[in-house]
Amino acid sequence: MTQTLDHDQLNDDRLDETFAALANPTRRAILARLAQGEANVSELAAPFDLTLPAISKHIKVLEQARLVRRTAHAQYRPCSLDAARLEAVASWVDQYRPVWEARLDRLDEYVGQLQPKRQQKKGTRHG
Amino acid sequence: MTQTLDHDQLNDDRLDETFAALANPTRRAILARLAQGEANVSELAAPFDLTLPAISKHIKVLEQARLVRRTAHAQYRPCSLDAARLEAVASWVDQYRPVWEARLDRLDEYVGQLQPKRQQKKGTRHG
DNA sequence: CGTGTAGTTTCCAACTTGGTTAAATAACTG
DNA sequence: CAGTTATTTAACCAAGTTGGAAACTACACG
Repeated sequence: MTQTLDHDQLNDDRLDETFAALANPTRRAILARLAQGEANVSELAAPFDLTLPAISKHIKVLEQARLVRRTAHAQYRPCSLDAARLEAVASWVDQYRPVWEARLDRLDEYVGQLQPKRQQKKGTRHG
Repeated sequence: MTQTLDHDQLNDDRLDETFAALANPTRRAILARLAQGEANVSELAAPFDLTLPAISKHIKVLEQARLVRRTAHAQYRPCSLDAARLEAVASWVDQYRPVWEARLDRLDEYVGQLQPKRQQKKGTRHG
């Protein structure tokens, strides 16, 4: 019966930290920037109307949530994306895929009823 | 150049709220429960060592984040999952899929080097 | 050595969160 | 109507977050 949501398997005790880190537009923007490649703190700070300490703290949050990794070259602390945690988020949300696919199927059916000629995209079920 | 991360297109001004709502294990457990079907507040509260008002507030947070929908039958307020926001989360994180697939590809290559006989699972790329 | 550059830490105010208990509301039941 | 059940609101509290300013650390360059 729990076929659709095998919770134990995908349980991840760091999701609190991860989601909390993602619950901030500045931090998500930093991640988006880092998806294009490494950047140091001042570079990351540039687009924002925030002080450097503020950005530094945001990066610290991302680092503790393991969403970014850092190295050190001279006085620079280049940051890079650590994809593993994002993958964990994807896994978590993927548990719910059947739920929204069901929703889309119902929409499909509805559309199918409106225009009975249209072929209903059935059989794309999850498992 | 922004081919991998088309941010504007997937920009979603409710992600703050959504991620914040997800950044709590009680609330994620409530969602997991609701994935099995509708439940009212007391039913949702049962598994937890929390007072009813505490659960009520959690549900309110989920509702405001539009992760759950509610109706009203008599004095019951049955809740159900609203998949749309979860889909938004999936879309957001999917932007980053190329990043972690790149990571997995490097791992693939590495494994491929260790055991050259092993067939590399290539070509399962996203787009 | 002193100066500039890159970044962090500390301290503080304002606000939010997550929980409690107690009281209020709302709907059914006899 | 009075009582019971389901849930919310109110009042409160401790702890956490987000930001700024100021002070500090760390490195390089001359």
